[in-house]
Amino acid sequence: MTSNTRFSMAVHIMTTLAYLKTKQSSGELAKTVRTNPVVVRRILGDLNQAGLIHAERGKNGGFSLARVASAISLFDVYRAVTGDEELVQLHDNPENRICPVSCKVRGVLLKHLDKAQSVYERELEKVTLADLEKAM
Amino acid sequence: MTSNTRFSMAVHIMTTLAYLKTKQSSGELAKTVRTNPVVVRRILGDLNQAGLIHAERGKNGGFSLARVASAISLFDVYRAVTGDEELVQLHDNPENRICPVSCKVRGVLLKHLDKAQSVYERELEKVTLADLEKAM
DNA sequence: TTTAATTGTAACCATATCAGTTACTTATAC
DNA sequence: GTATAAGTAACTGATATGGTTACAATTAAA
Repeated sequence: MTSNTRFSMAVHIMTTLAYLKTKQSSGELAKTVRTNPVVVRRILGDLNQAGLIHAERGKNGGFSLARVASAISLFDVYRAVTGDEELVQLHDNPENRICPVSCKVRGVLLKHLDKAQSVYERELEKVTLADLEKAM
Repeated sequence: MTSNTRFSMAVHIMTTLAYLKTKQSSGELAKTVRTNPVVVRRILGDLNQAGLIHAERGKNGGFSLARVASAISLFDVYRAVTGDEELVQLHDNPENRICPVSCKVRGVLLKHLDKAQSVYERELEKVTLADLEKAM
């Protein structure tokens, strides 16, 4: 993949906030993730929009968790940074009208993929930032 | 998306083979998927290497299922076209040695993602090409 | 034995996405 | 007022992808 590593960065960032417990700037967080502060702020922007963190602007600004670590799951973080995107995408070539498989396979496959995606998400829901923080 | 649609194309192709039951050329398959024969042959190459189909070269050549449809699962197809790649990738920035979170979060997160990936795969394993074919 | 059809590949292209970077605006504490 | 930090837009380079063209290798059939 041109793989999407924003989720794992987001988890890293959130775990750091849970572990240190004090307000952190994007520059400080960028050092632990070893990337650019702007990259961190972009991810924090998604997390903020999802209500998972609290962002303070201006001098002495920074970021902190909006809820206790035990009330934020990996699924919360996942949804915040990936939006509605599915783990596995369907191809979107137009149907071939004279082929019944072409016409129906998308819908049927989608149903099964949705089920699999759902069990994946339920699994992420079981893990909280408190679990990760305890393992540090 | 630059997203990987090879899996859904592969499922489409395999379901067509299950449905029509007769040998199909890459050109014929390409019409139902509405793409280029070379794209289809690339995917069929993976499926062939995984032993899921039988490829015949030369005049009157083509592709057919290597096993009965009820013995090929969505997981078989998934593994054939995606190799070992995980659904969600970890970022690979180097650790920050003085930060305990940076040093440990990857391993802990990986453990949970592997578990989630596993339940996803078990879900795909429950569905066979026979199930899809029956729904056409 | 020739011809036509078909797989198997290599090479290339256009497009899309992503992480990273620079630079600037806005907001806030001191 | 000044310094600090978030927010954001714009650009870049790297990488992956689907699609395309071209051609070699293989095989059935004429």
